[in-house]
Amino acid sequence: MSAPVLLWFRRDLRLSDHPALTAAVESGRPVLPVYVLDGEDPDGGARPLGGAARWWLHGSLAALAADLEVRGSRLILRRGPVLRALSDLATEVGADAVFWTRHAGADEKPLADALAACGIRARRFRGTLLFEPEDVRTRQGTPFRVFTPFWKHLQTLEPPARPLPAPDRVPAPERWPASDALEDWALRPTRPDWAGGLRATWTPGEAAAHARLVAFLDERAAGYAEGRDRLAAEATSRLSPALRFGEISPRVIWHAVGDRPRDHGAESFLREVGWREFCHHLRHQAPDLAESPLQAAFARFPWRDDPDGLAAWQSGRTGYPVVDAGMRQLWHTGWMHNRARMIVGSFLVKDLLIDWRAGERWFWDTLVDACPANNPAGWQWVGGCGADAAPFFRVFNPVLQGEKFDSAGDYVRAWVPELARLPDRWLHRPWEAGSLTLREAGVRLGETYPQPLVDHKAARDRALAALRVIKAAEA
DNA sequence: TGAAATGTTGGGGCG
DNA sequence: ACGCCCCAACATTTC
Repeated sequence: MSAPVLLWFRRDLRLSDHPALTAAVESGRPVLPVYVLDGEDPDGGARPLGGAARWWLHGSLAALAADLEVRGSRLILRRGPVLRALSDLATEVGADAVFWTRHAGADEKPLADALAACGIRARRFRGTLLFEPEDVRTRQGTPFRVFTPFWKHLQTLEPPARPLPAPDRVPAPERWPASDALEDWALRPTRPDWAGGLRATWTPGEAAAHARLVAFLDERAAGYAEGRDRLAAEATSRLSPALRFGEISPRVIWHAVGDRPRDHGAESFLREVGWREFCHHLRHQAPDLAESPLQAAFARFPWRDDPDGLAAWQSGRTGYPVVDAGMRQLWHTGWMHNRARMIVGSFLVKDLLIDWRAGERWFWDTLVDACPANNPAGWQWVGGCGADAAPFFRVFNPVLQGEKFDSAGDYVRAWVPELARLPDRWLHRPWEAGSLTLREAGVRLGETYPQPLVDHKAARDRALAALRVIKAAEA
């Protein structure tokens, strides 16, 4: 029997539209699928997964293993470091090649070279993006720094190829090597088990991801352009964690949209997939996106050190209802509506004047879709220091944002139940309600619900003053 | 993928 | 009938 090949799964936890897997199967050799648990995954930038992402990973790996078993294969689980895990496994089974899907971000060449030094050939395949970063350049040959021209340019390129089907069978080796037990990795919380809200909200895995895409396109895509900003509307696709873990490929989404009649809602949805693409291309250019502001002047921004303010924000007790609703949705479900992400981000960075990196780290730990490209790029956008960023002086007013995007109050009432009985008129500004109104709603400010942590107008002025500090230093 | 401050316009109330 | 003021509605500028 010919030497087997290793198929190293990373953030591509699927069988359909998986070029590396398809190539491994078509090589005619036995295939050993392996996942390596490793904080040093070059893909993760030496950054251990956050708690919510670990929970998701458990479900996704379990689903992938089951899908492989249906095809006569298995998923081998090993602990890192990656180089040692892969070279050990290759030695055990006599493999001389490892196939994987490349990912924008860290340089994978050192790993490929180190494997080659052990006599193992690395073959890398596309699969995480619609377009590879080196194929998307301005006329000057530089990467795009502004989204709209980037997105327009993508439309002029050769469209992504049709997705590949999942292989019917994945050829197994004669003998299977040892594997860790998924349970032993303890990816899911036990004491305390905080994952109840996640279980109630999500089903990880490729099949569920495809089902969510179909449901979205059939039921909600047409209303997406109008509904996507409404906080309580459930108008979005909720595909972000599936894209994060590669349970679904962006090519599948691209063609699923393209195969339908032209539809304004679906087009604007595809644009969001374009933002993902943009963020990954940015991280390809700037691997330390989570640490270094793309606009260098912001390295000197006078952020405040405010542990109490940060804790109030994290726990959803800022006294601004729409901010607290978003933060509690995040804590409870591992996900937050995109509009709410902008609102809470603006509040942390501009109202509290806390470094965007503190927010990025909190999201990294609590979001099931926490992605090393999207998360820091989004925070740099919010912080005004990124590419194509919201200018720092664009300060969201949390009251107006609440009244505009949660006008009926359903979002706040769902996540901040202690305010549920307030009339719409006061729901987003309870501190302006009269004492009788508050009493009738069972609200005691400062007791059942916090007083606002800051006065928004004063906080806004403070943020603009801080911005002038770095602008003055720039000049 | 803002908001606030400031400027402009035009209708209506009123002396 | 006229000028004046108020202010809502909208536009522009600024942060």
